[in-house]
Amino acid sequence: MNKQLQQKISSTDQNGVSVIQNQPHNSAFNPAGAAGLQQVPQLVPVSPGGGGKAKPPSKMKKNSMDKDSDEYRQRRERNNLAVKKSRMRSKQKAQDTQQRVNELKEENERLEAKIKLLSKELSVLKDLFLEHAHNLADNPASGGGPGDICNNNNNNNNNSSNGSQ
Amino acid sequence: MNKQLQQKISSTDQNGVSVIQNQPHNSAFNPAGAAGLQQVPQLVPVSPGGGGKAKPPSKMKKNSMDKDSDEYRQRRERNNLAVKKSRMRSKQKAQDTQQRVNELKEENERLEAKIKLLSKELSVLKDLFLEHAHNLADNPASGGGPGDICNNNNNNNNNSSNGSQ
DNA sequence: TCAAATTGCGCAATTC
DNA sequence: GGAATTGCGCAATTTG
Repeated sequence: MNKQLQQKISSTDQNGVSVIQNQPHNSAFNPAGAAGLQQVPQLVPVSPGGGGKAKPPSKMKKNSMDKDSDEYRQRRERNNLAVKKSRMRSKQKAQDTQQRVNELKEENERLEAKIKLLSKELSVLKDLFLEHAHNLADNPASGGGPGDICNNNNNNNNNSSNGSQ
Repeated sequence: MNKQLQQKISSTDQNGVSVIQNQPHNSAFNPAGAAGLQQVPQLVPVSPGGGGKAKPPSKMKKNSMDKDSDEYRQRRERNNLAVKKSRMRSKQKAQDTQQRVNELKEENERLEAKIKLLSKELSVLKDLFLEHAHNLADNPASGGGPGDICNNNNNNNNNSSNGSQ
């Protein structure tokens, strides 16, 4: 009780000469490297008359489901192509995402470095102010003490805000 | 476009009757809701005698290649499992990567905000500094001799160097 | 309703 | 020899 075992002959050598001899009037499709194997479902997922329910099966798709059909073959080809395309895209996207991660990581480092710098700068300035304030408090009349605000300032010479990117 | 993957029931339940009638002595394998289709290679990919070289074909692997073989079936099952696993991992990884992107983006925003804050703070301090310098210049009495030093540094309003690499 | 796009799955070749 | 990857085709669904 075999369904319908059709013998398919396909030779695939390394040269890529994959000849699929399946149905009599196969379209001239031959997508590049075509794999050398055939896959056949072999079983019908749902039996139309199986359940107790009566289904209005006015037209089963089995019509084009005929493996020997030309239409079937064409649909398969198209789908195979679509699948390929979709998968390519998927992979591309994954790669892009990975790259995005790398870029973001780099940028993060840059930003952190900048923060560090700014923090330091700020710290220095604050210290200067504090010192100056103390000087004023201790000795309001005199200026130019060792810790004067104007003294060390050249220590932190740097660049200020800069719109990155 | 929704990208979230939804893990649903495997199709072909409730239709239910996926009968796999393939090999006589199928092992008791039944990997979770077995798919309802069979795929049969049906053809030998490479003909041993394809190349010019003579190959000692003492034992072709076809031995275990016998579809009816128990070993073959077991190998297939194992591989199917491995494939499933591998693909699951792959997807998981992709998801993780995507999430990483999101996290990094968030962190980036945070960092930028911080930079903005620091910059502003710095700006304020510098302004104060400038003001002080002007005070000293306009009113030397309050300050000591070396008030000029202050002037030295407050040039930085206009930065000349950029730190970006 | 149909066609493209996605998705799950199995097979086989290859890699490790 | 066996697990892990990878490319590919099939079929069921989803999407437009």
